[in-house]
Amino acid sequence: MKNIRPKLIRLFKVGYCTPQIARIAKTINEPSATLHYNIKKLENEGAIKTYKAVFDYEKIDEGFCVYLFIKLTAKAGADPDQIVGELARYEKVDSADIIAGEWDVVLKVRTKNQDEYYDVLKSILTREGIEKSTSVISLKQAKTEFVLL
Amino acid sequence: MKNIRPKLIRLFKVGYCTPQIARIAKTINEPSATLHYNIKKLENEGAIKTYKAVFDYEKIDEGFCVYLFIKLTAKAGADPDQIVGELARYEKVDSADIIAGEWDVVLKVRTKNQDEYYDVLKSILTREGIEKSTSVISLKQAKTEFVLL
DNA sequence: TCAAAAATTGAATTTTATTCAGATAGATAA
DNA sequence: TTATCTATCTGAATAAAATTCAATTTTTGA
Repeated sequence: MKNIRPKLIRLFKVGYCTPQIARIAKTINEPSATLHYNIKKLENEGAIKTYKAVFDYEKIDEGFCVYLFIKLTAKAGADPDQIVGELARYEKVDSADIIAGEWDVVLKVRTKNQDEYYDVLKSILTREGIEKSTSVISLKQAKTEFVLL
Repeated sequence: MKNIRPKLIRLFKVGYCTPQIARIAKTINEPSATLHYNIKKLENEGAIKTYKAVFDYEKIDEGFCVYLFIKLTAKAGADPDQIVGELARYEKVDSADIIAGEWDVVLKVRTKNQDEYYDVLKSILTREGIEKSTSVISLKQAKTEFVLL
């Protein structure tokens, strides 16, 4: 057994998919060549970043989802963009935003369970530049990435 | 001019894409038939919900992104699942979660600008079952849907 | 240890994306 | 208005890719 599954999941999380022109052609009743032209245009403009899969995260061992709010230390020379850029690179971080208001950053973190979340949280909170945080657990997801669940 | 662009965007937000087996085959050096078998298995298990596009939201007129926190009215007979299910169906709602803590629901909303967001907010807040809300604006996005920006 | 089920694979087939050149529509400027 | 340029559209040919299938190997469970 080659256990290709985890490799597929890793690739599909960020890309390795492509438009189904023939299916779109049937759906909106336009010629494939016309759709091809318009799709390439969207890609070349940079309007489309990638094509990827959306998962039932329970089924790929990422059923535990938390919104992690972070307050950065106000310190001369510290660059919030850089810190968030680094946090965004964590494998288990689904999304990373700099936000207005009481907190500076919100991360959406997906892990298998609470234990695994605690590991991620520890590794984030022990970094330089982080003052405090609060974790808001998602109890139920009705929609993600524009896809109804 | 047929203006196919908005139709493409609408379709690509939820699906109409498919795996690039040939590219994956080259990347991880496995036979296409083997990958095909493993991918179909993931799909049949329901582990993969759909294949879709990720956008540069600025470029498709959805550059304004807000996390909208909602507190539901505590009322006998009111079903949070149903309310959230309905909110999730809004076109401009990217994600919808029921959460633990001070607030009951968080929506990620993407609109063209603040004016358009205000329209969405009004239409949500005038619904039954909503007690109060707070809007947290995303100032900068470093990652969405596991895709670095 | 052995039978059944699951997973792998090369080759054939079917389907799909891509290319391209001609046509059409839209925009621009005189 | 009309001429000219550019962008968009499209059918048909080509190239590339997904899918199927039957044979093989591996894994599972009794």
